[in-house]
Amino acid sequence: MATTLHDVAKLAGVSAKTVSNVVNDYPHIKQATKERVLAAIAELGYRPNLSARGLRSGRSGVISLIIPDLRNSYFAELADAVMHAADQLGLSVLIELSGGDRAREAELLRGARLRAVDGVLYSALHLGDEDLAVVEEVTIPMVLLGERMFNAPNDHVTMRNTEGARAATEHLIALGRTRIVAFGAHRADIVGSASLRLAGYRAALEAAGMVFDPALVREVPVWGRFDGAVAMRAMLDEGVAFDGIVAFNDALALGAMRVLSERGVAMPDEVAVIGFDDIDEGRYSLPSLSTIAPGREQIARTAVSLLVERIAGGVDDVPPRRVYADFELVRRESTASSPVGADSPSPDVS
Amino acid sequence: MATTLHDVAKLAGVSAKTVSNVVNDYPHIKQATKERVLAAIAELGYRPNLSARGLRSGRSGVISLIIPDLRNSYFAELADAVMHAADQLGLSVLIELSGGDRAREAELLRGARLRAVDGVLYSALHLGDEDLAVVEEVTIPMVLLGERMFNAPNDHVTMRNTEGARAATEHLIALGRTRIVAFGAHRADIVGSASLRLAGYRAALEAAGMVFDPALVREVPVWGRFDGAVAMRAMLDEGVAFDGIVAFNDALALGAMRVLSERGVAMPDEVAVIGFDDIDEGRYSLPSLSTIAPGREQIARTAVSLLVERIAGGVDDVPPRRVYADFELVRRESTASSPVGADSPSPDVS
DNA sequence: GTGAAAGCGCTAACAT
DNA sequence: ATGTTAGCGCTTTCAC
Repeated sequence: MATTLHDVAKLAGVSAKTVSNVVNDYPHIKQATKERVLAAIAELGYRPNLSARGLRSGRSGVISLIIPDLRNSYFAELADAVMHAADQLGLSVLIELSGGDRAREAELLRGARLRAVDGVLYSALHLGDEDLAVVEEVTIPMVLLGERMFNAPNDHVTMRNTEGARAATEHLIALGRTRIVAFGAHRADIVGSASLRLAGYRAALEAAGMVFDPALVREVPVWGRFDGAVAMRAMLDEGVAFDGIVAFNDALALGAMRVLSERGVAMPDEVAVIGFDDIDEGRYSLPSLSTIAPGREQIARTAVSLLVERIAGGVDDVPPRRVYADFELVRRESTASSPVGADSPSPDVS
Repeated sequence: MATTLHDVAKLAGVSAKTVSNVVNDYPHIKQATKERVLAAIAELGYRPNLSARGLRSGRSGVISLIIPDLRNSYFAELADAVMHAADQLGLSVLIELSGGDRAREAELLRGARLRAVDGVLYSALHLGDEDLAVVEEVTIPMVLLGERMFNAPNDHVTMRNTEGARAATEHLIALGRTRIVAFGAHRADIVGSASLRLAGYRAALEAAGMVFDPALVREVPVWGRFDGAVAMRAMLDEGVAFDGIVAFNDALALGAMRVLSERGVAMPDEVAVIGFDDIDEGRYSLPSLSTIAPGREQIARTAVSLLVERIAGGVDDVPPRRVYADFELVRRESTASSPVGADSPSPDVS
């Protein structure tokens, strides 16, 4: 049997309540008492039973992070950032994977696990504003991440998708590119990252007085490397002419670049490429990949903070907050203005 | 206030125990009773309080997975596999990140969180057999992952490192390569993946009657892309001649390949490269990366199963088990025997 | 500044 | 096949 509060209390010659006070850093304790208790704790190797604490206090010190999967670098890096942010605030993170499955995205929101955690960070791929009923059933504090369900009654942290895509497109335009592909569109979507990014792309063209050519908008239903490779192969086979690509995420860009290299298309000379997400891999691809960095750390920190505020209470009448993290245009070789050769500088390695 | 077992019991006209039985799928319940209870549960939207259950039963249904970080694809993919395996068995996973920090690796083992979970899957980078004391203090079931602490009194799941490295090296030898680099050695280590893989490399050379040249053993203290790039740059600058690379993981290989491409070294013609881990990224690099796939799913499934067995008890007198997952040599372009050009086949995309 | 009593929601053990 | 009793280890409330 593990040692309990009472064992410590007995050894220290105080009541259980006092031990509890010490463990929880309750301010008004005599120094001598505190030391005696601390000594007893050390001697017995006491560690609190979190289930008991959770039962009594209604707090578990654990938050859930619901994301599609961890094989996708974007989410893995996001999860990493969230865990660090949570750790700073003394919280543990229970990750749950929806697998990008719509039914499971809803199911996880109803699951018993959500009774065991203090709050949820939720990033959906499929659930949308038509599923608000499911979202509203969630009784614990929840903060939404990403570009879905903007009408939900929850705090929401996301990036400036449209502005980011616009900056990416303008970057290519500034390079003198005139036939720029919007790579990764989801035609059916009217919300979500894909449509926001497409809007940014169009805004950039328009501001530059360039014509919008639908043939340059490429659908790619799933944003993975493989999907990007397949879509690029199809595009080349169709013979569409282009000199720039705004890929809606880095994985798509990397998949496309793989095919371009295979076919002997020079980057950035013949085709300049820019992605979205700033995943680590883009620093080491050849050419290294220019991208829109979404402010991952800021998103993670903000989301956890908002959630903690909701958990702590006292903001119950504060309406849902929307936070837009700052993005940054990261210039690498895939959009460098001078050609890349054997003597080119190494990719940035900050 | 959330609804409790008693609310359900009252509504269904049964005792709390019966509701508990239903919730826990206890076999001997009259069909009619069960249905009444289920209806009441549905009506009230009852979901069990996991803290209370955990307190009473001593089980939380949560296991910890302690790994260095999630920015590293190997660990992200491992975590993903572990979570799926755990999910199959109805367990949730709480991930804790050691950050590759030695002190934190030890600290997490003592942390209070370990009182709240039923078991731990532990993958250390730094803790070794000299730290067995810390490991032995862990009072809950623990299964070790990876190549450290083989002398700990715990079940241990790992891959056949030496055999894998030997197979990788033999693959290059079969290609006719004679100056093969062992990339990623840790000279100080006498245990751990680095030394096991180096041993496999040497065994392959020896079996082929080739001389071991220490100049071809390259130290790379950290196994990241960046580190691989830096080490390869240094090696090329030194003018060491080589025609093959056995990289001790894929990230190192990818970093090295990036530099080789930069310098105009043709792969696999001038230098054939093979890695370790089979991370997704290797399928899309140029050239796509041959690798030793470590049997990630098998490792994850086995580790979770062993842990569950220990948690269930009844195997207390079973001595520590060692499980070696099967590896597989994955041939891709970086070790293809024919040159890669614009018409080369696409990488495998299974 | 510290203690005593109560009870969070659940299930183990036993009774029926 | 179902009910009763007790108590897991902690924190809350309130008393001192």
